[in-house]
Amino acid sequence: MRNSVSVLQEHGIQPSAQRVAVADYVLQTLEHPSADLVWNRVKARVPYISRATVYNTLNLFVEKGLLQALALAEDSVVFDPKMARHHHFVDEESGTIHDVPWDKVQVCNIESLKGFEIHDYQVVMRGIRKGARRKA
Amino acid sequence: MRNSVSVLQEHGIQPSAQRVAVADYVLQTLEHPSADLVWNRVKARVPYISRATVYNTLNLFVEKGLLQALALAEDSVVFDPKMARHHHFVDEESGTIHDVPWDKVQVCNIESLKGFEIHDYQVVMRGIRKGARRKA
DNA sequence: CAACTCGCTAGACGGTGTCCAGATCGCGAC
DNA sequence: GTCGCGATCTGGACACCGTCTAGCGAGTTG
Repeated sequence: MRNSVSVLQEHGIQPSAQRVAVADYVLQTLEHPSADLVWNRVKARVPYISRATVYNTLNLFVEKGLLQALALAEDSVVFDPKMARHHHFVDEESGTIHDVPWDKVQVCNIESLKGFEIHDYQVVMRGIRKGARRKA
Repeated sequence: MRNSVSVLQEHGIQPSAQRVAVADYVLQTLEHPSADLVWNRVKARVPYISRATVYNTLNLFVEKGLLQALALAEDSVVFDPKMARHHHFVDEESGTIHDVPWDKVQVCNIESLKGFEIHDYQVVMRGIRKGARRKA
């Protein structure tokens, strides 16, 4: 993992202790955490951090292009540090979200859609992860 | 969608006055309303309906296959009476959601994904609607 | 009529996300 | 060092979304 401090500075963010603590966790996680989960994970290492700071920090990271905010689950927004284009699979049983590499699925004819200026798109899949239990 | 009463009955739902009032609006709308918007729309015609009833009714409709619940916007779940497969375009300025016909866009190789049992999928696009001189 | 079922109502409740006033921190100037 | 100031953090209040529950009323059955 790269030094969180320099990553923040490269994006024009003052690297305070709280921001670095949030970055250390959220920039390398794969678990697509909600804001409150981020709070809990960070509190384990920095117990004095407040909820409002975590929310503010996450919004700042999204604004500065360090994170994506995803509205896939019904209950809450989750965060994804993978900024390269990719798709998402949502496990309907557990709610777990998995990244699907961009080149595993192709989307065709999307350029020919009239009347829409498309800035971004992705395929959202829902179903059940196979082998999630029996295979380690 | 003229006779809401028969539609409800065909899906095994007792057609109470409140349920018919909700159905009359939500089964023919294109505006992808949130639950609270449904409440306001229906209240305009049936002022005595309660919020809990609208929420219960919407969930019942989803359960019985009359509606889809979509988690596309960041703030709340919205409902869509179009049950045929289709894609969605989200206007980043207004938050408006537009349906995109299934055959306008093709998704390839999705069947060959290993490790996932895919029950459903769609393409979610974000951008700006062209030629829409909005500001409702 | 009583007892039962079903749907509706109003309000309480828990969770998520934002906002605000005040405290604190970091840092340059003196 | 310490003064001052803007940036940051804190804890709590707040608003909103969605669910739950107790109670009420209408219809049905015996």
